[in-house]
Amino acid sequence: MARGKIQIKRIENSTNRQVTYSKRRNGLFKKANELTVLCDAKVSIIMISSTGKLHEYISPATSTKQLLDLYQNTCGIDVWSSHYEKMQEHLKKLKEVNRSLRREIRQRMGESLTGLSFEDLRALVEDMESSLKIIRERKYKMISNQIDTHKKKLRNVEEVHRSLLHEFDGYGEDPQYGLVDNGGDYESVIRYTNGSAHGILALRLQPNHHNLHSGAGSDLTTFALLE
Amino acid sequence: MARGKIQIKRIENSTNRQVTYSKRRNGLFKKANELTVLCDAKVSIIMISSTGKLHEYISPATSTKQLLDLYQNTCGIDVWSSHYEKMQEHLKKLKEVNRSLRREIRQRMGESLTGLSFEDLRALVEDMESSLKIIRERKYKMISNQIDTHKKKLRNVEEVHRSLLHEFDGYGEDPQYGLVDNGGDYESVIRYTNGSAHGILALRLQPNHHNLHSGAGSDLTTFALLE
DNA sequence: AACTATTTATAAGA
DNA sequence: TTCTTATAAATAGTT
Repeated sequence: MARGKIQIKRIENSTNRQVTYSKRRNGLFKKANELTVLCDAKVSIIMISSTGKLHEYISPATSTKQLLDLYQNTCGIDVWSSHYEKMQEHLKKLKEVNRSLRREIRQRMGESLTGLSFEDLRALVEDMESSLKIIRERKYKMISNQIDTHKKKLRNVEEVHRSLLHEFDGYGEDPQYGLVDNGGDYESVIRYTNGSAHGILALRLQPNHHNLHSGAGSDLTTFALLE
Repeated sequence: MARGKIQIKRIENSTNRQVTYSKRRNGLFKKANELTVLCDAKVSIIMISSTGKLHEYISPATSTKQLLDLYQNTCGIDVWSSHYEKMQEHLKKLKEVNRSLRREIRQRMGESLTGLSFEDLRALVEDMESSLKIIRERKYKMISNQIDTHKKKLRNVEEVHRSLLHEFDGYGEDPQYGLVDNGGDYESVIRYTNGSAHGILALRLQPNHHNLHSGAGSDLTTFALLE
């Protein structure tokens, strides 16, 4: 526009292009600012040069975000709402699913039963009965496994105890540690663990005060089985 | 910039302001386009006039969204991610809640029980037993209500039937419609409905073929009680 | 970055 | 709105 007209087409000389970019960018921003002031308008300019540099103009007392929100609302053109709306939809669906899951749980807890037909109730009861059966089975299996484990540990302790006594016997020492010392306790525990798992399961073995040298069973001093 | 210099300050005359806005907007967009072509840059201009009208320029082969994405990435300034990230977080939380709700239901259905302690199982069984009790009660209440209703309807039908027969009696007509005609059926039904609600509940009354003149009970011709 | 000849943009009027 | 045109502003090419 000065010292000769130019063609409006890409400037091939890179340096030249950069210089022109810089000059015209300033011109554009200046014009934008004049427009902003003269006409009381809001303007946002975002530009990226061929070298990837970013520059922006935003009219005073305005934020880019604010303007883009306006842009979206006014124009209806979606800028990011393809993502946004999908998310919103997803959110809505999840909430819905969530609500129905909660309702199902409440029903399984005996709440919110209004609205269920007799058939619904019947099916629910049937389902819950079979579920309960499975859970009970698992519970019983669990307790019986525990009991088995404890029985094995007990047997181990007994054995160690016996061999210990035997050792003492071999030495012919003062029998202040008698054979029947805690025998009764073990017996009663074994009877318990052989019985049904119903009723009060809280049984606590007395700590055995024998000072075991080392090794197997030494971790079993106090032992609680609580239901 | 012609026919006299102007001050860069808000144009108070509204018409004038509009005109200037329009002219300068075109100028700005033209400059932006030249910049785009000459310098191989990407430009987005969004502007809102004092009257709220929105105009935009976007360089060819570019979308506003694309440019704004770049803007966001390059500049680090977040344009919409305040919304976006909140949503994402919300989504994540909902998914988490969802997962745990599903797990709870699965456990209440006797699945996914690994990971539950004995105490958990015991509590679950106890909870389910009490829930089941409530639901059963509701079921029984529902069926007994239904039965009561049906009994009332039956009584009504019987009454109508009796009065009908009485009428016939009064006329001294041919007693081809005997008193004991369907009596047995009613009896059996009443016996059923008095009994427990267990077992096969599907009972179907035979349609009563008496042509009732009008009024009460006339809607009760066929009547099924299906479990 | 500064200069300046020239082109372009545009204010005011029609 | 659009056209006209005198003039202000922008800027291409040069230093």
